[in-house]
Amino acid sequence: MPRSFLVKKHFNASKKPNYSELDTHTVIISPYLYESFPMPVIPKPEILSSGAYSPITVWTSAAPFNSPLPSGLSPLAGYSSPLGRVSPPPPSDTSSKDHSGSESPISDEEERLQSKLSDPHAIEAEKFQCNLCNKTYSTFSGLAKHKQLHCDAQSRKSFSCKYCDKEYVSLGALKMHIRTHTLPCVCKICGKAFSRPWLLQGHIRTHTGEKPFSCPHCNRAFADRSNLRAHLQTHSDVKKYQCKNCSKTFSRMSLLHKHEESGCCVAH
DNA sequence: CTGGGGATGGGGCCC
DNA sequence: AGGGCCCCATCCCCA
Repeated sequence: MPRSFLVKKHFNASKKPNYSELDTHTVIISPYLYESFPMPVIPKPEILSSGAYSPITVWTSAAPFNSPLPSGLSPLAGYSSPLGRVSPPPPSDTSSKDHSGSESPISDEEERLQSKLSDPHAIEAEKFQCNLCNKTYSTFSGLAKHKQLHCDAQSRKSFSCKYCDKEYVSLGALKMHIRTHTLPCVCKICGKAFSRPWLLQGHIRTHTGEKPFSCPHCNRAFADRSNLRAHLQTHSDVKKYQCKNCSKTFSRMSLLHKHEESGCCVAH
């Protein structure tokens, strides 16, 4: 399972925003970063060729993406992972699947009629209004049914990337993802492109040799905090990742995976 | 083969 | 809304 746990996979009502809204601009790290690291002239790399940065149309339809989600309609609400992080809705989510398009067997008018027939208070003036489409209903149950079957389901937007098949529950997440395709942050030294400025900053450290993260135990320095964290595990008697079968612990998840794949589970 | 370091990707959170 | 940072994860390489 990749880390893209916000990726929606099974919603069918994908909508795609106006790509012009998502246009990103190439980011060049300020030249002062290179002043202390003189480099010879670097030939223009392939990735910087005009072809590599030719405009690409990403979105396929002009859905009204500038309209925010209705208040109180958080696509992420209710999906919390064991780690306390937000997780995607389960693939088996049928709420959108059951409601693709206008195939509902019950029309709005029928809904209202049924509400009136089944509710003695329906005779009163219609006073329950949908805050999404402004339709009014005489009973709360009628409104609730309408929202469950129509408006709420229709508001559950998904944001699709045209570069790949990924879909996201928010435009912000999609914008972030788009950067992984456009790679707007380019290293002036070697021409390598990155999706985000801080990734580029980390890469530049590989050129400058800067290692701002030091191990308090052995004073070994690292350019990346994550690598320091992994290194700290090597100082720990009890490693973070433990084999369920033999209880052997490992400093890295990848090492545990290797261990499991090597046949521990078979041997024990 | 195993363990560890280096480099990088990517989503979330906070400001 | 966007940038910066955090955290997790993965791949590659080497001793």
